[in-house]
Amino acid sequence: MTKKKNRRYWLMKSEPSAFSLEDLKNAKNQTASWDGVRNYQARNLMRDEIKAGDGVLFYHSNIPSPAIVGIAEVVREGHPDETAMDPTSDHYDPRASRDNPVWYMVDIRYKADLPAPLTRNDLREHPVLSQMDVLKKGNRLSVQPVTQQQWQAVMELADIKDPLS
DNA sequence: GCCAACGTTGGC
DNA sequence: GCCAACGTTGGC
Repeated sequence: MTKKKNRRYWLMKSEPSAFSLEDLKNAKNQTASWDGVRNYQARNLMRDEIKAGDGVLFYHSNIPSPAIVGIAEVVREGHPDETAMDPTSDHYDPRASRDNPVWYMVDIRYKADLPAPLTRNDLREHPVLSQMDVLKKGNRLSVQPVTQQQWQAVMELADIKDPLS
């Protein structure tokens, strides 16, 4: 794939007990919908900002050593999260309907594991990555923006070639 | 397990 | 519209 103009970058956070990079790798077509997000800020990003071709840093949270563990690519922009319309789903929202989906999700595809996880300490020690939103205290956004400089710094620190370029 | 930070709810 | 109470997130 040639270099895509205007590609943007994101960090997506997940508890591996709920959905891990391994789960994404094992999914059909190594692709999954980022469903169940019930936060308006994250919803707005997925509905309005995140586009196919964008890069994703996959982050594992709520474990002894939280870390960026892999790379994914957005393959489908925001579309209605149907789990909100499913009464049997944990993420059911009675307000959601076909006419008013309320919640949106994007689809991402597995691209690569990092050779080794980049822990919060690894990030903190790096002049560029120490500015990442994910390190900021109290940040609970499950989808957050990453700058191109930060993306490149992750590739360098992980010592891998950008799997999207 | 603790607890700080945050988002949401609901009474007024 | 305010704000206290509550539930959740997530690092440590």
